[in-house]
Amino acid sequence: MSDRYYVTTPIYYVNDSPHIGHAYTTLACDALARFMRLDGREVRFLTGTDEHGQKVAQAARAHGLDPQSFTDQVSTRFRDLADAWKFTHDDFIRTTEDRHVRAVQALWAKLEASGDIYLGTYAGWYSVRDEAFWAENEIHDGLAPSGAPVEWVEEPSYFFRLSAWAERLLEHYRANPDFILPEARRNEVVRFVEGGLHDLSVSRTSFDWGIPVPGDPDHVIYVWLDALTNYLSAVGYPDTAARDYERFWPADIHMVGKDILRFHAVYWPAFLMAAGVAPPRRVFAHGWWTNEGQKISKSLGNVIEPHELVATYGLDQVRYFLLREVPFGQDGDFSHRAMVHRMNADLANDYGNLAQRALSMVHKNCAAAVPEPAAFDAADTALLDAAAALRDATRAHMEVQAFHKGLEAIWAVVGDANRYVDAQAPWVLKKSDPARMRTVLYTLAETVRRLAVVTQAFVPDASARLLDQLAVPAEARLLAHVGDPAARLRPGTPLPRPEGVFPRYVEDAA
RNA sequence: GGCGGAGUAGCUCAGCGGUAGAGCAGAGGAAUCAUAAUCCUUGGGUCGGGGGUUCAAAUCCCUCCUCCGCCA
Repeated sequence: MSDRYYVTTPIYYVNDSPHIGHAYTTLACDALARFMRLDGREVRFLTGTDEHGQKVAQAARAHGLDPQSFTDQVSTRFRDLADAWKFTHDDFIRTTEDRHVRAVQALWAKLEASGDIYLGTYAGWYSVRDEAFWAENEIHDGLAPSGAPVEWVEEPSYFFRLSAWAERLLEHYRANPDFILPEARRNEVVRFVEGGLHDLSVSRTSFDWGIPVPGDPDHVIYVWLDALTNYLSAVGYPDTAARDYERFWPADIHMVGKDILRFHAVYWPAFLMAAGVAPPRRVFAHGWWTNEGQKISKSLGNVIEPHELVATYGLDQVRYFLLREVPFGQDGDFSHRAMVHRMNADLANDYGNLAQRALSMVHKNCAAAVPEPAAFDAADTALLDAAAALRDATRAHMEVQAFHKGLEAIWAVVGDANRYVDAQAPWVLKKSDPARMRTVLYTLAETVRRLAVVTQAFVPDASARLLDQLAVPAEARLLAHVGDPAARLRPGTPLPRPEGVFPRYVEDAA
């Protein structure tokens, strides 16, 4: 395991309005990034915006702006989303930045030099709305499968020799079984490539809002070659001796929605191999959300707005729900009922209330300080050990993006702790055996400390508040401190009055 | 149309050759430290239908039905 971790979101198309899909993808990356940092790794977490293309140019014109001013404006919506959700990206790249333009042109030059790019003629149906070419047999009644209008386009175009890479791609999939996850998606991609690949048109002459082809400025580099390269631009490519490049490339994971898996798992590694650059270690395709059982679409008007979601339920609550509700990789359904159930049952009742009941008893019965434990018995040790084991358990799950399993493992210990409280009944010990009560309460407080450390990647704000309530110093909140004897709560440490960190959601009595 | 995945308790799903499981919901009870939170007890469901292999099949094979995904 490397001590570094490079995780990327796709760059988001500036013409889109940020919606739950964008938030979800970035959230998954954020949880990974936070977790890896907790685990002591040096993390680079990249997100950004995709700003070129004919549609953007048209939208800019419609707003009476030049494309650059327009994208300057709309790309902020994605920064705002990232701020509102407190994402911890280290870099935000835009495809209109110089560093990106340089990288794309350099990559192009490499591909040209290796003979993987040639000039030909593109003739076919093109849809501006989809930014895609469609085959003759895909066009029905003059419309693309998406329903978008198409136009006949015939123009000189550079092509990438993708057809020559099928066998090497398959070899790469074979040699790296975890390159594409989940497995079902991997199989789809493998079958797709086994079916043979066509060369890919990678330049256009009919518009100019893009990166010019080096040495042939009539051509603009086509959208995917441009966009995908952002992952490389952000770490300094083409300067392969750059500190960031050396440290972070190849990326550990490109997180993508299932709709753009092919570009990331087929085109991108082919581009990279052709250019002599190592492919990323993994492409993970996650699923989509439906809203109350309904497919989400603009025309249905049931788009889930990320800011509203957080305003209604709270950021940690939404994070928890999205990461816990569904096995990561599969589609999921967002419903008010399920959301409220998760936040109340798992967060408020199980975890929040566990912390609250434990810390309240400490506060009232131990002079508002960490109690001095006597010898631990088997029950105490079992609970403490179960909590300590969460470091390895969550690490194993996060290594394969199984957020739901990580959370499940943590909540199993939350359950253990609640059972422990009832079995030990410290409120009874208070009269019968105060020394034993202090041991029990110490065990509980220490368990909450361990839980709060491991939940930081998932519910960061609440976890931080719990650790504050336990007076855990900022520098002692790493995964390494979970079972570290030296990091245990120190008896006598004064503690603030505990406060609930997960309010329950109460329906309006409307 | 081709390929693949899935159909198991009211719901979401795990199990994938050896007497049917978890969480949630529902029912009953205990406790009262705590955000009326917690804990305990309670699961006879033809494991989609039919056929076959086997001492033994949710679990392997065949076939049919339904749903989903990728490709055409």
